[in-house]
Amino acid sequence: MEYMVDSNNIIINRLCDFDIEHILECGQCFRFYKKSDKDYIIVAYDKILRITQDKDEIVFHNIDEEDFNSIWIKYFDLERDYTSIKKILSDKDEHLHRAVTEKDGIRILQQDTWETLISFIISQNKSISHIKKLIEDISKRYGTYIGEEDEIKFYSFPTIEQLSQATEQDLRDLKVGFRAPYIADACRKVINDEVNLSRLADMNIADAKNELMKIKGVGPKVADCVLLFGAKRYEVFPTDVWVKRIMEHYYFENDTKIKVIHEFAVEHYGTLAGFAQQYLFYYARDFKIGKK
DNA sequence: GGCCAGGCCATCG
DNA sequence: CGATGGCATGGC
Repeated sequence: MEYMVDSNNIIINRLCDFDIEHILECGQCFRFYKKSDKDYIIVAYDKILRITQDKDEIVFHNIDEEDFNSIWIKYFDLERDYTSIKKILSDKDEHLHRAVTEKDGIRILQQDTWETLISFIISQNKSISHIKKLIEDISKRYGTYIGEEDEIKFYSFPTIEQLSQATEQDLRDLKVGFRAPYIADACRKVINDEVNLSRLADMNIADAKNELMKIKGVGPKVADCVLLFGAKRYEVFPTDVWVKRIMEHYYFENDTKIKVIHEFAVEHYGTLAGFAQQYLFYYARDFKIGKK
């Protein structure tokens, strides 16, 4: 990865297949704040990062080379060749071609598994803006203060040990509603090693999914999201209402079962199903494809 | 005020 | 099994 160091900033020129707006707004992550167009603050891995983009020049503000190399190259998946992925997907069919062309700057972030697990447990039956607020409140209450930016105090996402301090009632007080016992069960099973998050990346994909679904409140869709966004398992295809809508619109009739759609996608997109899903999801949501 | 939000669980036939 | 409510809360 070629980059320049300029005072406290790290600058990458001519990076293709990278659009910071697409990456952050496509629904895969929740801890980011838009300052203005292509100017964001991100909280991840106990760090605060301000990132700006002007066409193909990307600036990582106030970070050292060590963090850049050890955290942010992986986080932004900078070593993956998205041009090839996009070409393969575009050649599959015209629908995917359109989604990939429209949302050409998406990258799948490599996020922390634990944070992804709790985030997507929270995500069920919630709008993205509210998911963001709940995760923020949980971090403020149980995470660690990590610094200030624009006079806003930022807190890391709580560790397993930190979040395990919360009782079910504590969680209800944070307005997570019926998800409180789900989060509590995730804490319990992960801290007792009944569910092992560190092995998800290497397990057989069906086993990995079942491992996550041992947790109450984790079904097929949440498990797929954790595997894709938090465990680098790109062969999954999280099938939610938006993906169902766009798939019905392009490939099926209305009222097709999620199971049928899911099986088709895993077969049709293969090892790139996760990437395909994210282009389709963001495209569908942004243009309200298939929404009645 | 009703409806829906990146679903899942419990309960029923 | 497959289908159907119910679920906490907030925004529109």
